[in-house]
Amino acid sequence: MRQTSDIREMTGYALAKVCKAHRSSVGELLGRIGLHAGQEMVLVELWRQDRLRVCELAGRLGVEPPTATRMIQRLEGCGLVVRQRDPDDARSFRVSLTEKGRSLEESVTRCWNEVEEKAFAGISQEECRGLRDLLTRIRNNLETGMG
Amino acid sequence: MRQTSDIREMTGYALAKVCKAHRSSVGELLGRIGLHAGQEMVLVELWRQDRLRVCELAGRLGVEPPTATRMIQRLEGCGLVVRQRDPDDARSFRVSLTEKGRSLEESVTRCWNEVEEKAFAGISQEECRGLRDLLTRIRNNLETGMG
DNA sequence: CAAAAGCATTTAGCTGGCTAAATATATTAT
DNA sequence: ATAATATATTTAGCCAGCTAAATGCTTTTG
Repeated sequence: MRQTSDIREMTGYALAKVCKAHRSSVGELLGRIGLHAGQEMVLVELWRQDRLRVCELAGRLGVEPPTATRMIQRLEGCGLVVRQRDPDDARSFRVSLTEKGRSLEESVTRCWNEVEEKAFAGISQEECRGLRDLLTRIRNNLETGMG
Repeated sequence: MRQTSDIREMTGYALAKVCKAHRSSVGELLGRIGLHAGQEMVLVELWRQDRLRVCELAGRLGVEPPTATRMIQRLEGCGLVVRQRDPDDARSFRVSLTEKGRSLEESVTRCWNEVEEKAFAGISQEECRGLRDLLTRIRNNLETGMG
């Protein structure tokens, strides 16, 4: 059994605390280039593949459509992305990077790398790989059978 | 070097995704007992030690004081906690659990245990312990030298 | 071909997070 | 004692998340 009466002893609790620290660290660095924590994820997806629909973006980000809509509106307000009607489906919009949005890739990656360096200092490549594998398994466990 | 040009390959990225899934899973179960994700953390701290000041609570939760203030206001609105002036310091409030707040411990713990079971299915006690150790080291890395 | 069902997006309103700034009390230094 | 500084809390306003519900277009069905 994995039952515990103290939430603070659970592995999920440790996970949540680490994640908060990570997001906070990334957020601080992103703030210097005018982004809020979470916004860079939209850019990450668009750097990989441009002209995504709002719902595709929401799916890849793992957020609900209304969340994606508002993030896109704000990123559009900052001039990082543009929305264009989909010629094949009048319901959809295609979200594309602007030159300004594309140009942020390097600095955002630098922010993430900096946090990565700090977070995993003193942790071997071996341990990191094992960790990533474990995290993948956990994520699969959590995401199967819902959403 | 740990440098990568693709954020999606970073361990921190895997961490963030797992954490989102975890919070989402916990949040779904908490919703059934009338709580939002994150609110249970306030209760966790108060179950451990009651009559904490707002700033102590913020410190233990790892959030800023204004965030703690509003969470407490809402929990007070739900009748789960009460604020009482600190007799020794007129600036401070002491936050205490109500009977209703105290009574939630069992069901909140059940929610977390349920997610724990699901998240770590097929993962040994050994692996879990190693994971917790690693997460502790990462958290220490991230939290030293800031906030 | 018209009605029904489904899908993409948005709006409204709630919550947890943040920073900056205001308020009030304590403490410390002069 | 008074002034300056520090601390505790709150307010206002921003952002990322969510759900429920509205809108408008597509597709399917009868």
